[in-house]
Amino acid sequence: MFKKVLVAEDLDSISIAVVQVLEELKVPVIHHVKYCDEGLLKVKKAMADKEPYDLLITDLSFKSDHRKVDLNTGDELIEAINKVQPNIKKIVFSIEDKSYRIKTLFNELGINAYVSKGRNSISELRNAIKSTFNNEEKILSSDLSFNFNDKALIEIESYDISILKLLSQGYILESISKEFKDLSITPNGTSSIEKRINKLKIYFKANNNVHLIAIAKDFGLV
Amino acid sequence: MFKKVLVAEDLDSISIAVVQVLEELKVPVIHHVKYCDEGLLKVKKAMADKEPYDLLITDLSFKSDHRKVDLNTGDELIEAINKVQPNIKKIVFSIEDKSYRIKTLFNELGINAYVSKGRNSISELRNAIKSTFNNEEKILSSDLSFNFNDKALIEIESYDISILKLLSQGYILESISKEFKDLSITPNGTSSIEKRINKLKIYFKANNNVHLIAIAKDFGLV
DNA sequence: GCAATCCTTACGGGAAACCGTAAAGCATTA
DNA sequence: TAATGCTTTACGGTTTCCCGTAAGGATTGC
Repeated sequence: MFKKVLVAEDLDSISIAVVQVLEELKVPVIHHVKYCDEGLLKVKKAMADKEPYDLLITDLSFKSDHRKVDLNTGDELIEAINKVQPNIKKIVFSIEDKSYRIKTLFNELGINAYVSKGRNSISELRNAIKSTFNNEEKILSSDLSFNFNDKALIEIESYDISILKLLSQGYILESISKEFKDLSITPNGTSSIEKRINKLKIYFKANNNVHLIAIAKDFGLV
Repeated sequence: MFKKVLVAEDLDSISIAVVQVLEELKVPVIHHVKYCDEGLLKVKKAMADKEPYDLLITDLSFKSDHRKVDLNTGDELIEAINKVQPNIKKIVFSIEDKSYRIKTLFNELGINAYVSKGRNSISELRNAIKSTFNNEEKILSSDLSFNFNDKALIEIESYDISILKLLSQGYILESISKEFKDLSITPNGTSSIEKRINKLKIYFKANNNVHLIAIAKDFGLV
């Protein structure tokens, strides 16, 4: 079993259960941080001390409070850790259940397992830890089981996200076009942007822009 | 201390910690449900058996799964329980931190305490349980402490929420007007609804409807 | 009972979204 | 170089939104 595990989870009510699972599994060294920044520090320190962690279990969303932080989300934490210790095993434990988000985690951040917080997630987590230790790949908790090869959601790329972000900030088409020109993002004609929005509306079955943004918010895309 | 407590929480990772707190506090009977419907059933049964619960601790949001349910949220559960056992003490334990939402819980559903899930929420929860037992009123976990008398968000009433809901579902002005007429909600002229949306846009500093809905989503109003 | 006031609704003009079509730009291929 | 196909952009008409003004109707106060 893993020898040294780092848990990044802000909610104390949840971290208690996660730590319990690790204790059950006889993990000798279990560290727990409530802020992403702390997590990165601990990983760096452990590397420097030649006693690196062999597993990270992290949440995705962290509450913001008075404290000023560099890393706001689990995604950012993983990205930062990948730069200093890319070989660390990574399990994400989050309430998020949107396939778009989760696929990105596997494909772009190289996580080993994703466990969705739910009614039986503790045993799912336990299994995921074991499977990860046995070098299984792309482990997904059973309530999710969507098709990894489904192209549909993958096709929504950062370009679309940029449009949705600006729309949600009250930009009109022309302003988005201008912003894209300033940032050298192409295509940037109002017409092209309009067309792209149209595709998104068809894809998400949205009646109009207002509806589209409401859906995007629900999906956690913006 | 309380003699019989019901916990409604779908995430197993969290309910473990909540039950632990109750055990620490020497509560002799602790029941736990993962669905709101079950919660209501248990309360009714306990009433019929003349052994009613004296405290309910509930989450607000519950994941939906294959199971068909009548009550989808903690709000709905509390509302239903209030009809059969209005005197039961009620603590809400949720991640929600929007003042509008929380005020509504105190003012319209008569909850006794609100504890926001966070980095030290377990001790907050422990304190809230004690305070509730001592008949203190309107207990709020310390990280929230907003002003209860702040009129600002209170002024947004259910009429506004209805408009925002329909907007977020892709309704155009005329459809909203029609819907309101069907439901006998007044005012229902397109012009009045338009004016009301305008007020909301001014209040939330939104540039247009798209922006407004994005903000409303962020505030948890819809 | 009447005026003042507020709330609701109607109307109209201009802006932006919505939606289809056509032209221009650009790469690939022969 | 020319033909072809794809992407991007331009354009125009219709709908909806946006915003100001004003008419109609109910309520309040005197």
